[in-house]
Amino acid sequence: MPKVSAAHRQARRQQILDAAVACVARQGFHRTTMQDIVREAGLSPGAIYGYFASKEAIIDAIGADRHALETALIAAARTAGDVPQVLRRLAREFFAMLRDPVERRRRRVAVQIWAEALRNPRLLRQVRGGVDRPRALLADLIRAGQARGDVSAAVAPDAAARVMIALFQGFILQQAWDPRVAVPPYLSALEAVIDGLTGAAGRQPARPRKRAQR
Amino acid sequence: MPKVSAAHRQARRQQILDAAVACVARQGFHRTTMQDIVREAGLSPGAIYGYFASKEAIIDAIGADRHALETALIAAARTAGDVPQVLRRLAREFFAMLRDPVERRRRRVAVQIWAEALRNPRLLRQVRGGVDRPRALLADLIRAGQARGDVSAAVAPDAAARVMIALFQGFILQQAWDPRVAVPPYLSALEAVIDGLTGAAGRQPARPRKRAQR
Amino acid sequence: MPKVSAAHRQARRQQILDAAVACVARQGFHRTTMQDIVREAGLSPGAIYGYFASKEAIIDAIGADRHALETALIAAARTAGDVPQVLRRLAREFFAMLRDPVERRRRRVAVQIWAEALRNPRLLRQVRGGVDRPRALLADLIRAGQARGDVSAAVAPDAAARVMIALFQGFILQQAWDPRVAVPPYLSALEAVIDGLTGAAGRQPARPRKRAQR
Amino acid sequence: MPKVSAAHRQARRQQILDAAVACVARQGFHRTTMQDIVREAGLSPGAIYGYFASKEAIIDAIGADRHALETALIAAARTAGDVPQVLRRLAREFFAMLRDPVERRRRRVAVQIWAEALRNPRLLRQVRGGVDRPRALLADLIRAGQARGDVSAAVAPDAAARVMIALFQGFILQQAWDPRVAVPPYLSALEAVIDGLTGAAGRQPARPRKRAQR
DNA sequence: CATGAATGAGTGTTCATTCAT
DNA sequence: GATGAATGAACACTCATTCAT
Repeated sequence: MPKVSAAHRQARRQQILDAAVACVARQGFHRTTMQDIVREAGLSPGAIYGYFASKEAIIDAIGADRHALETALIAAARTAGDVPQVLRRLAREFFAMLRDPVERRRRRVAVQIWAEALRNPRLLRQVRGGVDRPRALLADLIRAGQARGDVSAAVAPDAAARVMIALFQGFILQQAWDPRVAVPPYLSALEAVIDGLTGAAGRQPARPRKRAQR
Repeated sequence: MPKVSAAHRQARRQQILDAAVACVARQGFHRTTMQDIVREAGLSPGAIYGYFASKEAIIDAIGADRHALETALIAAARTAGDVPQVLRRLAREFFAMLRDPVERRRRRVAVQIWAEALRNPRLLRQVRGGVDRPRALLADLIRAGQARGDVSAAVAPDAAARVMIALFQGFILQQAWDPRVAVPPYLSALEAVIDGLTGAAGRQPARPRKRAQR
Repeated sequence: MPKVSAAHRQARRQQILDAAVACVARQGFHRTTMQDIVREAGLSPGAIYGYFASKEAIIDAIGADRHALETALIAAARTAGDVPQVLRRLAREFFAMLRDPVERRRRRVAVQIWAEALRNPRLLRQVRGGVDRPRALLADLIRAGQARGDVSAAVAPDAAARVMIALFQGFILQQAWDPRVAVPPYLSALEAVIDGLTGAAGRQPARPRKRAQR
Repeated sequence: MPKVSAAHRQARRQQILDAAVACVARQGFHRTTMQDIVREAGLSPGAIYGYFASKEAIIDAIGADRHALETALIAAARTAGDVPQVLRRLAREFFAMLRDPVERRRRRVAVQIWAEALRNPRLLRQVRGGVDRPRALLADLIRAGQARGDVSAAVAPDAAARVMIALFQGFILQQAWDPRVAVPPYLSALEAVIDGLTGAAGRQPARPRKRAQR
């Protein structure tokens, strides 16, 4: 097999990462052996090592890919409208993603990354970036809202941003542990939180939807 | 034939668990070897296996201990007063714990447990219990508040409880990744959330404290 | 198996080294796998690694042991008598060793070390020491002989010492390649060389012994 | 169907061998990977395997080339003159070669071959040939000298020949381990040896040259 | 009961070799 | 012929666990 196109290489790389993500979602990082990934990818050990220098490198790449995905999502977020509206839209968009089973699998991997980041400096950097970037963006949004009078001046923008992010993180954990946890009621409650944080409680009450919930 | 007293056995057991927790906080579950625990505990491999059947059993025990601790905390929570007050008090008590460095170390272990629970059914059961029990308690509290008129009827009790729990979980993650993340601003924002969730926004505005924040 | 005596540890270490030497004599360093050593020693991989940190460490230890042995031999060499006599006695003693089959096996390992030393700095240091120390000793001997008039002043002591050492090294190679190469005729020729080097040719002619030779 | 000329094939073959020799001189046989040779030769793995069936075959070819070179050298040696003169000329010619850095690199490879020959029957045959052929030639020379009265009858021709060869081998080792070892003093001492061996000590003393020596 | 040397299955990784293009 | 991505059998090494002392 002679020299192969960059597209093919990229596809192979993704094939390996997909296999690794599948294994990690199933078994966690450390219970996933290279043999598992080899099997899942339908390749040979040597082939894997042609694309990644080590198992560690695969873990890093999974982290980096996830980080890139999140960065892209945030960058794509439209920020038009008043602040509570924007936050609600962001929330809905994020939670809409969770319906995708592939994305659910990825979330399980994210939880593994969260734990692994405590020991892996490269992952830690990425994970911090995954918090700090959205936090800065949300804080800026809130500050702008305060300047326009959309948001109560009593709100500390950075802390409020952390709260928003924590609400996503916590939900991901809870749903990873129990897939029956439903999005809609949580989303409704989250909208009430947004109102509370922005001081919009009086003007735009959360509309609780009736749905199965655990 | 136990030649040593039950108290001695219990002390030894705790000594092993403490050593294991120290190692796991430092290195995670899978990078922690039995040798590490042996060294940290100042015992021998054989001694460890006299108290725990396997490394897995130690992990389970760490999870169970953590679970017991949380259950005790929740059981101890006084639920007198109106609902927003109770929630605020709960929040303050939980976050007060985070100042203790020992508790911070334990949180790092908790994050490891969260990831491990995705693969370990026994841990999963415990972790779910760690969510479901407080959730039920909080939901009951909210329902009672709604019955008394303390809390807006628009709030879905279970979802609101999940939100509260998520706010703790998210903070623990963020602080585990970056110890500079400060409690007070987050706590203030959290109180605003409580107001939003309970519909108390108009009555008792969050008082943001000025502090260093990251 | 609880704590074991230092003597037992030393014996185990030697058992492993002996096994390794047997394998290396048979297959060379790189064709010898840890499994081979494990099998030969009748131990388990883990046991080996309790005594040596790596395969490299075993190689180094073999080199160090050989070096220690040679150093001991040289230190034991009595230097009484006139220089040609001393050199002849040294030669006879060294070549007498070669009759021992265990020593022959060790020589094969020495040849492996000679090659490996070109790539392994620690072995190189040892191998150089194995040349430099005897060279210095022999050169001193020759210089003393020159002072006493035993040895021709025309001889360069260091170069003559190198020549003597080369004569051993070359014989070891030739006999390693062909075990039929006999010691006695070589030893006789070597004594003629000693006479040539020391300028003693006229006084004490080599007495060639009649023996099978190849 | 050879699409390329025999000359081209021969050149390619040599290119591969040169690359292999460079790698082996640097890293030894076993630390040299086919990838190393591929890189050094600027070819592809497939190309190499078009010329050599295996890595083993390359090693054999290196040994064979070295052997052919030595055979050619010996065949070219003029044997005119009396025996001590011929031996001195041979010695000078051999040692003159060692000044060439390319040849020094080849010597390092030779040491690798010496070790490898203990395990590789094909190399062993070549290496033995590399001893036996010169030994026979030198022994014949000495015998002829004895017939003519140039050489003392007390000398055993074969053993003396082995001694001569050992003197080359030992020097090659010593210089491979320490490139600072100088040729001229060694050559002078070697000439004294020749005199001793041939019984010419009285007639033609070695003229030690003053040179740096280690 | 405690010890810790020993076990051995399993890990991540390498590298000589092949073969589709 | 030449290419180089792919193969997969080994390899060095680890570590949870055991058990003779």
